[in-house]
Amino acid sequence: MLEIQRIRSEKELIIEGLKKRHFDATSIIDELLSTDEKWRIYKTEMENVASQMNQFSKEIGILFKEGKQAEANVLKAQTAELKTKEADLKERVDAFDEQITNLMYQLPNVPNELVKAGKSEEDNETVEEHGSAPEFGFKPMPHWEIADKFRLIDFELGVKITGAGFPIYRGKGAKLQRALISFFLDEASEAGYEEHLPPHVVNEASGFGTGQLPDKEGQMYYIQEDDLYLIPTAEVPLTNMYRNVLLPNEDFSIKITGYTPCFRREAGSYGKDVRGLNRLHQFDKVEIVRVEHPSNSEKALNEMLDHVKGLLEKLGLQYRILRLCGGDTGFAAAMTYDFEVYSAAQEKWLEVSSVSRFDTFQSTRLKLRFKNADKKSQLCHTLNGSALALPRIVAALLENHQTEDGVNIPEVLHKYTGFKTI
RNA sequence: GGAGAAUUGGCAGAGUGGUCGAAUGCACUGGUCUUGAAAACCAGCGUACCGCAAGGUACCGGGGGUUCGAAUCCCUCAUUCUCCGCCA
Repeated sequence: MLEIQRIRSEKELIIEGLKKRHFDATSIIDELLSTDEKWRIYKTEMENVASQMNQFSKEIGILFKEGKQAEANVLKAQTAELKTKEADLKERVDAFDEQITNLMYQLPNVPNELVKAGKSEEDNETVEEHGSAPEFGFKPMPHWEIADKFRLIDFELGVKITGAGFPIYRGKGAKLQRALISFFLDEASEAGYEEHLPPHVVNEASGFGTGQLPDKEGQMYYIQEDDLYLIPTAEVPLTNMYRNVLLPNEDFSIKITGYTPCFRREAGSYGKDVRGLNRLHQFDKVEIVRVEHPSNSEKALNEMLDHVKGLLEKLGLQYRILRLCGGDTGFAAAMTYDFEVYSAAQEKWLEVSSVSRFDTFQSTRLKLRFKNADKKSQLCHTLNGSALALPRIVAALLENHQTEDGVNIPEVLHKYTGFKTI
């Protein structure tokens, strides 16, 4: 959510910025500002009435104490009138309030100055590319065939017990999964991120805090009986730990990590894009999250990018980094870098990480602030990134490191897997 | 799941219908004193919104209600604790 103060003072800049998303904010902002103006007028009026009522109440109390019943009753009668007036004003103020909130929820974050205008993924810029595609002396298999051949992942069995998009990993497939999680968590710990194991379901307030609600409601699994949501990413519980938090000073840099399964309904997805591990309803991911002083968030973002690069290099995967264009940048993000690994057998790029800075967009909703040098509370910046999401990493590892009779496991994983080849 | 008790400022803890945004203590900040420190003393010390300001409004777990007036009474939800039941 953007800050209303910012919309009041930087209207034009915001409208200009949002154009990079091909989002025309003019009418929303105009309506917002005029509603905000009315809200303030009525609110001031309401508070004046409330103030007078409070005054009368005090006087009535004093009169009663002095035994002046008659005079007190006169004042009581007068208050009744004010009360109706106040109730009426409150109703209007509340209505404006709700209208403002609804409008605010419609405004996405303003893209960072580095972000180029663009409509879709075709306009994303490739900023870096590392490694090269492996050479095979044979026709490489797609990962679902490898998984089948070596009994690593059973997609059909998952369908039987749950449904499509819920594969069962087994044998070396399951162990590889566990190895990757441990490897990613250890790497994150080494980089200074404190490990957490958060709940995998969250309440509604948390969904709003990080911005999944209200705009992505249909993407989350919802448990009606308890009014809880299955998390689509560890970002939700991890970042919401800092909901309604006021950090005592400006000397902070919070780095946290956690592994969770992620649940996504992915309604409407079908076809070859969802083949194998390419898109699942449940998958594993290690997330890194940071809460930073505004002046440090650029540095933090770069550190996160370096961290993810390191992981991919240690796994020996060819990858590229894209800076998403305005139109492809998520609703809440100011800037997002996607990491994609090359899938040798599918001959396409697979997204394995998304690293974003949100500036104050999440902290506004979260009410996540710190005391600055002037003892004023100021909004923190939040960032997060996948480090990493497993399924497509597994797909790329199987495909890119396959040999004629098996798969080579990258050396960094040996101590976790206990085997070097599949 | 059943029964009971509780929820007040950073912490502890008063307050059961009126001038209470809330006593007191601790913690914290500034000052006096001191060679320095401690102690003592003085002062300050929650958050948010509106306003140039003066000031105003709201907040005593959340929401709703009664009343001229609610931290205080009522309803409801949540959480915590105790006991019982169930259980990995």
